[in-house]
Order: sequence, then C-alpha cells, then structure tokens
Amino acid sequence: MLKQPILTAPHNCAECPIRHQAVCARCEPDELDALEEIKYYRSFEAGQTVVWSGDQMDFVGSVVSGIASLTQTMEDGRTQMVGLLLPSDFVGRPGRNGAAYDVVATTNLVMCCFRKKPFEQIMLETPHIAQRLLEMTLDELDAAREWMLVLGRKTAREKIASLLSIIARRDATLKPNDNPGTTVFDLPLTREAMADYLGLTLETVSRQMSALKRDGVIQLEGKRHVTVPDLIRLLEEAGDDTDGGVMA
Amino acid sequence: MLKQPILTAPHNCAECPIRHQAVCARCEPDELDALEEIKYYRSFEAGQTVVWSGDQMDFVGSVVSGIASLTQTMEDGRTQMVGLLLPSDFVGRPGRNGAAYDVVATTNLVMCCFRKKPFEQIMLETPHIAQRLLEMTLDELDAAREWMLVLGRKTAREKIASLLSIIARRDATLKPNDNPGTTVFDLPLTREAMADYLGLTLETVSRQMSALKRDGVIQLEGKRHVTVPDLIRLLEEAGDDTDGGVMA
DNA sequence: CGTTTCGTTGACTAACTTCAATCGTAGTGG
DNA sequence: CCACTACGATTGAAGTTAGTCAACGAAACG
Repeated sequence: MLKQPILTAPHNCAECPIRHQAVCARCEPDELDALEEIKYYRSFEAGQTVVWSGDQMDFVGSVVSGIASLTQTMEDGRTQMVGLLLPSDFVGRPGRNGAAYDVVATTNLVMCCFRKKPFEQIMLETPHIAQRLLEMTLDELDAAREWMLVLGRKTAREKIASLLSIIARRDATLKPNDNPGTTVFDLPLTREAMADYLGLTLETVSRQMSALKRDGVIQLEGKRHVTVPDLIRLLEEAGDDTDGGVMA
Repeated sequence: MLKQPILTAPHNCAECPIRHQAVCARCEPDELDALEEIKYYRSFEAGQTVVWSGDQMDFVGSVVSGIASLTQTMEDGRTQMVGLLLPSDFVGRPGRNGAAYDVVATTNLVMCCFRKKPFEQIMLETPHIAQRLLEMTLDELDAAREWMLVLGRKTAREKIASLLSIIARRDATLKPNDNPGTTVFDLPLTREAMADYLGLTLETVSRQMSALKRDGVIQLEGKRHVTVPDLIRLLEEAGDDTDGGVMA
C-alpha cells in the first residue's frame, strides 16, 4: 500500500473543514457546545476496517478527511460497495445498534465521532441536527438510486465512465477551474475497489480503463492520475443526459 | 390490463389502514388535525403515471393502498426501477421542487397527498413527523443498498429468488401463517416490471421463473399466483445468509 | 534483490441478451 | 357465439458481453 501522510484531526469545530457541510452544519454555537462534549476524533490508516457488519456500534460520526467505503459481502466472498463516504458524510444509524455494512478506510481517514446514546438524546432536543441529517439521508438515497441505474442497466464502459464522472464532478466543484473543460484528479480507489463499486471484475475495469485511454476519453499517468480533456465527452460515454440540462 | 376494483379512500385518519406505519405514525391527535387540513386523496388506475421525472411536484404523500414504482429511464429507453412503493411508503421530497423519478401506479393505487408548502411548514413545527420521516428514509436507504448488492453481484436466478423472497417475506408478515413454511402470494408485477427491477430482460426473467418452477423451488398457477413450499430453500437460492441469524 | 501488491493483457468460457416464433387468455366487435 | 386482436408470457437459436483462469509487468518496500 502506498504510504500516505496521516492527517491530523482539527482541534475544535471552528477550524473544522467540514463544519458547514456535515450533520452539524446548521448548529448554533450552543448546540455545537453540546456536541463538543460527546465528540472525539479517530484516525484510520488506508485499508483498516472502521466497523464490521453486524458488530455493535457505539458511535456515529462524520468523515472529516479521507475516503471510506460501505460494503456488503456474501458468504462466498462476492462483495458490493454500496456507498462511498467522502468528507462530511455521516456514518452510522441513530436508533439502531448493529452496523449493517462493513465500513473500510479506502485512504487514510479521520473521523469525528459522537458517542451514540448521548447523540441520540441531543438529536431529540436539537431539530437543527435532525433536519440536517434528514436532508443528508435523502441525498444519499438519491445517490444510491442513481447508482442502481448504473449497476442494473449500464455497460462496463458506461459504468467506468459514470464513476469517473462522479469523481471528476466532485473535484471540479472543489477546485476552481484552471483550464476550462479539462479536469485532472487522482483516483482514490484501486481497480479492485472500482470493480466492487461497479459490480464488475477488476480485469474488466482494467480493460475498460485501457479502452477509454486508447479512445482518448481519458489520459493516464501512472495508474491513478487521470486527465479528462473533455468532460462532456466523458458524460456522453457515461450514458448520462448531457443536453444542457441540470443533472437529475 | 386485468380489470381491478378501484379502491376507495378512507374518510379520515382514524380509519386509515396505514395510520400507524406512515409518516404520520407518531402524530398526536392535534398534529393529525393539522395534517387533515392540507390533505386530499387521489386514486390512480394500474399503469397510470403519478408523476413524471423532472416535473414540478406540488405535493408529497403516502401510498394508502396498491403498489407504485419509482423508475429511471435513459435516453435510449433502458429503464431501471429504483424503488417499490408499498402501502405506507412516502413519495416526494420535502425541500425540492422537481421529481427525480417517474412514479407509476403498478396496481390500482390510492394516495394520501399533502400540499407540499404547508407540509414543509408543519414538518418544521412537528418533530414527530420529521423523526418518522428520517426513520423511514433510513429504512429506504438500507433497502436501496441491499438492492445494490442484488443488482451488482447476483446471478439472474439469485435475482429472481431475491425478489420473490422480498414479496414472500412481506406477505408472511401481513398474513398469519396458515401452513407453517408454505407461503402463497400473487405477484404484483408483470415480467417486464420484474425485469426492470432486477436489471434483466423479460426473457431472462421468464426463463428463470420456469427454471425455479422446474426445480420445485416455486409452484405457479397461471402467471401470477406463486406458492413457495419451502421458504428456506428460496432464501438459499437467493444467496442470502440463512443460517439462523437475523437478516441484515 | 527478492517479495509483495497492484495492474495489464490474452485466451477461453459462461451467462445473459437479442431476435424471432409461438402460446394462452381476456376483451372486442361482427 | 365465435373469430379477431392485443398483451403478456414462454421458448428456441444465435450473438455479445463480461467473467474466469492464467501469465506477465511495474512500482514500492524491506
């Protein structure tokens, strides 16, 4: 595994990078104080498992930095990634004890955790938190459903293009546009993780990556560094509606 | 299309069949009164579209009786069902104007609708509603993620068995167990709808239904009436974890 | 410099789709 | 009442896509 720097946790909410996106986004100062009381940071190295499916889970929390994945595994070993957790995403389910999925750190990861019982209590008293959590959950549901279309109906090539689009779009909103139309990013996933996300084998992922490269849809430097010369072209390859409209 | 009786709407919340499962489940009498003010019933015939993806949606609501489906369609016509809405399920998203999916009545359908703006207002003032909606949304998210495993990793035969399991399990909880181990139900979906749900072609659905019948996993009378002599066997065919444990 | 991990590529196979013919039942109109 | 049609469903044969098995390549680590 490539050595990555271990990121350090912020010292308090004021300097927290996800302060205005996470479950605490709408909290007033006094509400934040209540959360500070029950919060602690945890760091994980790439590859570490944060929670095992079925295990007792005594905390909930937010991804502060790094990427984690939610995966389900069948008895015979087939696995499907069912969620990709980016900074500000929420982990855990208030009102339930056992974890439903494995949570694995895909990169080095810092999480802001809240002890579950007190968090549930605070949530009852703090509509701002419950409202924000509802909003985030609805967004996740939309993302999951969009992914169902990818898994159920798209070809291998379209699946790869869809995944790259998502990552490219996210990076495009994060970074200011240096070159208009051109997008550059590093894949945060191994070929195997991509395969688990897309319901493919890693060989098929590799082949389709090579095909997209051969056809000029993407450029690759090393295994992970991707350049997208024409984002519209990539979206067309993904089979998404591109004709000017806002994405669904 | 087979003629079905048009179901009539309940007259008030007290006699509503979904009173204790829907978004209003935890409401106090005075909270129900507020909802009664802004509610109205709508009926749809099997096959009718309730909402078109992208359209303005000026209401939210609950399925009272019947079944509806959420579907996404690509430009070239490929469609994927992304949700199956059963009685008590919630339709629409507070805080968003456009519908993200097509909502189609699969059977005759009665919905309890709330005008959207006032509903959003009531939700802000009524934690019982927001809490229940959060809980329901988390459940739907779990269902969507379970479905991602089905779509991404299961074989055609396992997919069919998974769908039958879900319907069988639902009917088993609804009806008291007449014959222990034996489950009987009517499929609420055409072969094409099953295919759209499972990310298959209708031919493959038909072939695998025949195969499951040939192998004695299910019995068929007509196209729709299904008998499952051994539910455990069906669950094994679905590839689900059956060894005594609680389902994930 | 060997070892490990991740990725690529090739040959072959299996699973599912596509195209097409046929069946059965329910509703329709002569 | 009975053909006629429409629709859903089934089945077969051929075609395509992605999976499987296997060898090899490249970079990083100790």
